[in-house]
Amino acid sequence: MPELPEVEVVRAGLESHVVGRTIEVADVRGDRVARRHEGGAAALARALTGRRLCSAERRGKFLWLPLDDGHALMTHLGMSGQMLVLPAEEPPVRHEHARLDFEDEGPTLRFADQRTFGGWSVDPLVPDPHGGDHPGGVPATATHIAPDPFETCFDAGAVAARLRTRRGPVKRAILDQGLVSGVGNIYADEALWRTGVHGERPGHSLTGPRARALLTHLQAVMGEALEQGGTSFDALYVNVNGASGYFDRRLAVYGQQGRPCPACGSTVLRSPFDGRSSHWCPTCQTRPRSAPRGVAR
DNA sequence: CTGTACTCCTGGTCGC
DNA sequence: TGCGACCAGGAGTACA
Repeated sequence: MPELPEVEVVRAGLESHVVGRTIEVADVRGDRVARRHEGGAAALARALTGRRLCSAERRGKFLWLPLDDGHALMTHLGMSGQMLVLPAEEPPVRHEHARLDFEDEGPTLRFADQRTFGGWSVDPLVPDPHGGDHPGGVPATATHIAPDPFETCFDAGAVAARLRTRRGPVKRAILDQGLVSGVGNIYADEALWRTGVHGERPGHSLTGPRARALLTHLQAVMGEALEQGGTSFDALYVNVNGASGYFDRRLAVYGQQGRPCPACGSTVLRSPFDGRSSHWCPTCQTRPRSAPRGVAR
């Protein structure tokens, strides 16, 4: 499941393999992949045909390729989306929903997505409301997305302060892409563990330094993951399997239920959270005094 | 404004 | 061996 580090690997791959090239043919198969695009698949293909890809930009898990007409090809990988650079003669891969062929006859770009939570659209670029690192603007559909911890405009003090006004669980707050973007279930659990904070603690129960530490750990764990993911490329193949990859063996708690906590040796637990799972150490991360949910099994 | 429930989707796994 | 139930979960949407 691609989170910020995995999406950044994809962005860098697109930057080196498709930026600067002009689309000759856009093939969009099915309206599902284009469901965020006004007019559906046919309109999306028309909006891409003949356009040049000017750069590859990212905010959190949102990825976009500005075009030469004031719009951008906006993408989200969802749970299982892959952007693959493949030779033109390569047959469609499984779950391939869209394909770009370029005027230079070089390698093609394919979008494959097993679970179809991801998608493509062409959106107008508008000024960045967060005053961030995107002088060319951001897609109109992403203006509600907060800067991620790697952006120069990321204001850790302000985000920590907002975190401390939330009455809900702190994990839900750091998964809120409108507060801080790029964080998914894996890195949320890892950062909470590193901070020694249980995800069900209310945001407002964190001290200022603790909230700041959580943001620092978020950036650190995603930065380390990015270093591990940087090698999953080769010239013609963009590997975008965020669930695997080299960082897996570094995970302290995510998916490690039943195994010893790397810090204290206690058994790592998994418990339901928001219809999903949280992974945590019962010694390093104490639950709030009055847990809003049932005890872990 | 904050918070919560629901929805979309496919493939792998598990229990019977 | 088959089959149904369940699980993985990002983010938009509706609604309180």
